[in-house]
Amino acid sequence: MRIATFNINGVNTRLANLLDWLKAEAPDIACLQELKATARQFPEVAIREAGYDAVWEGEHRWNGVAILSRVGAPVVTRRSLPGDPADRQSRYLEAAVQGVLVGCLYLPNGNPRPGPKFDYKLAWMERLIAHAAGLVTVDAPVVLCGDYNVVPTEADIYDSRSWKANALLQPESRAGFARLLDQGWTDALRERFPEQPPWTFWQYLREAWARDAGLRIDHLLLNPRAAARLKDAGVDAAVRGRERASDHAPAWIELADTDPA
DNA sequence: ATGTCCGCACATTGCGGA
Repeated sequence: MRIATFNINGVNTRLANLLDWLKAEAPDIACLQELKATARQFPEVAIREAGYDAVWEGEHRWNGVAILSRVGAPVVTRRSLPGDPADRQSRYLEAAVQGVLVGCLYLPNGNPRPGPKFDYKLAWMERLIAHAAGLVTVDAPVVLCGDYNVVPTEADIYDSRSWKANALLQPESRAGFARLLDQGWTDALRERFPEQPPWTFWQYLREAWARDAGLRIDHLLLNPRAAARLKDAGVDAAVRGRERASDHAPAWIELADTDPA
């Protein structure tokens, strides 16, 4: 089973890119972030015609997350992250598909820093850590994937000099991600490429794609039951080079159908 | 500080968010 995560940066703006990728790579499950569409604007019909059932959580202009599946309709288990009923931003969606629990998340960017946006990012991370503590021990495969907006280590960015003040690299952001891993989650791309993990994001500015000036901020975290099934992981980087591409590329894992004996 | 991209609104440019 292949599970992918893709910050689409506008599901309607990039619909042709999305459909091309779904057709070419045919992930069994695809988590999308930054839909930038209300629930009504979500392109349900085009996605169904591409062979996918979908569940989604929309929002006007910003954020928005979806889970697509071509191996059975996702059964929603959560539509928001617990811990703050006043938080109306659509950044978390969780569903069961084919015996796998999938959490699709869009962690706040947090810029500019310092300020309320960075505070919100850290508060959101705390809520994620609290919720993930309950998921890591689930006696079934759990995959927490999405745009974490965190560059975990210096190996996860082309050159950090011009990013020093950015919320994606701050010690607090990295500490939060490390605390998640300490719960027992496996960072799949890091596991697959321990020396040099691939980038998942190239900003639009300064010809970052052409220079391969990338960052790794999209992550697939696996609980022990999912990690035991990990066969492969990668990034569909070529997607970033297409016309009118998202600034992110899809990242994916391949899980064995059953636990190893 | 800058750069790029996009959709929306006090709309035919400016702005926020990334």
